[in-house]
Amino acid sequence: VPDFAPLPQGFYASPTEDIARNLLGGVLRHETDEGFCAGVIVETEAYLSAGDPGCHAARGETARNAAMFGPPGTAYVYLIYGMYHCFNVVTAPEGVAEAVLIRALEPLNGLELMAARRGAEQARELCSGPAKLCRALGITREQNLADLTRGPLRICRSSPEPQPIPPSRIVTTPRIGLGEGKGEDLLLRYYVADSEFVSRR
DNA sequence: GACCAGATTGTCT
DNA sequence: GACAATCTGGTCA
Repeated sequence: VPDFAPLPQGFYASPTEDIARNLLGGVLRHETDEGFCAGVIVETEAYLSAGDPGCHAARGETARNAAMFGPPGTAYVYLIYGMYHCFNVVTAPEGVAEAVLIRALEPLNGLELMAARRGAEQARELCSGPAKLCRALGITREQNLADLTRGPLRICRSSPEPQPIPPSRIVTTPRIGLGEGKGEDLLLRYYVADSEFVSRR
């Protein structure tokens, strides 16, 4: 079980779109009393505070989106469609509501536990979607506001000397699942070009 | 593989 | 009361 350094506070000081790209290749890991699971981040989406009607904070702060206004490097987890969760990394300085949605992981550790939680067999199916990966890693609203630089839910480098994913291997597309007028044309989705584990192409 | 209906509930207007 | 940054299982090909 690898245990490389958590991404430090400073990692989250960049512009949100850069963070969304730089998170590709990082490792999201979660330790619970059920066990340990981890996966390599292969797909992300940026949600911005300006000119982005698709952002949950586009109409100001509410009880649900309060985490987005908090400090960068923390978790924003919300319930969607009454039965699924989505996990975001809060970015931008405190008071500025931006975040990166983690949309897919390449399973790395705890595949058996993921499979049990998901009721799926194929590694490719375990974490290939924002709600799938939350189910697989046991992420719920209990993890809302969690500090991702320490603690049981955190984001780490994938190796002691991490190689960033080169721009040539990153595909940029519009975001998934946004209705009309919600910024559906903005190119704020990023995924690793040759990964088998993304939610869709 | 593409397309579609249905699930299910917290949140905001 | 409408809707939501989704997923699953069905049909038809």
